[in-house]
Amino acid sequence: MEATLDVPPPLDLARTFSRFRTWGADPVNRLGEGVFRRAVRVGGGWHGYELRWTGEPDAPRISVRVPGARRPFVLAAAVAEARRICGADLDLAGFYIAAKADPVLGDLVGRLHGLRPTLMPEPFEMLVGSICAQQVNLTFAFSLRAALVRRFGSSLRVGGETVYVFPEPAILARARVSQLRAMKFSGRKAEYIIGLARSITSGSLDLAAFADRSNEEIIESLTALRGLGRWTAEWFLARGLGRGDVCPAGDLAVRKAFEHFYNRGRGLSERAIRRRAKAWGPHQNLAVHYLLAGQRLARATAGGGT
DNA sequence: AGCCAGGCTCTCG
DNA sequence: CGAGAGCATGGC
Repeated sequence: MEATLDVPPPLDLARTFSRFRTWGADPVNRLGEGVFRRAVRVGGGWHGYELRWTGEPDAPRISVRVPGARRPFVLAAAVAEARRICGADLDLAGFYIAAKADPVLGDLVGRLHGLRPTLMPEPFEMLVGSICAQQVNLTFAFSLRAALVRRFGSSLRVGGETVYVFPEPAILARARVSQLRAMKFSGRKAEYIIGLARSITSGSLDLAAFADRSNEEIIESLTALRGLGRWTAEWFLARGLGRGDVCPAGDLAVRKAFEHFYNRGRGLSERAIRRRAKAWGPHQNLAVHYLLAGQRLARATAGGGT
């Protein structure tokens, strides 16, 4: 079955999806030329789907195909997930208007026209990915995550490619620290991941219930768990739930981006960053994504190499 | 060779 | 409380 994905322009999918290859391959989110493949949860099972795009950012044509599906609700689930991955429901137009008041953002929205954050539809996957990324460089974080997925996740075939399903909490709840240590996880990361999986399988943590809770309530619930701090919780709000009024100001790359664009490369406190971000109100999440992408843009042109 | 990576916990003062 | 050590590995 197949459907077209209706997203308010602009949407530059090549740029939006580039994060799935910038730091290495991602066996769960498989990016090809003009095509993205992933598996969506429907009831108790998983269905692989393909998202294809053509056209310019101001008039993108996007299709979602679920090979072998025969029931409409399976296609509907894939379409709904694809919309999240594209960041379709974020208020890009509102952000672009607000950005005009800020010279830095005003410039970046021109150079990154159509960029949207990719919202991660599976909360457990998002949190484990964040634990992988704590403290280490992102290339290494991606390799850790990929190894975890290949070892504990199941796989299916979509359009001639293998797509992995991120390991379920029930699987990782039974994993051993020693197994993860052998895969180059630190003992801490291994404990955090297994502990998180167990708090989900035991029922003490209900990630699905977060949808209608406030940012502060969610931060409080997540940081009560061992291994999840404010950084992880704020990225979860931003990239997992798509909350607009969030700025992960403690993030090293975010801090460097703020220092680069707003303080001539000189140091800025986390407080100062939060203060500035707060003025962007509901557009903080998008602003942060544009600053990070802008920083990568600057590095790519200046560095020449990496 | 040594320092840094898109943190977090634990321990001290 | 706030500061500081320890974690563990890969890349430059």
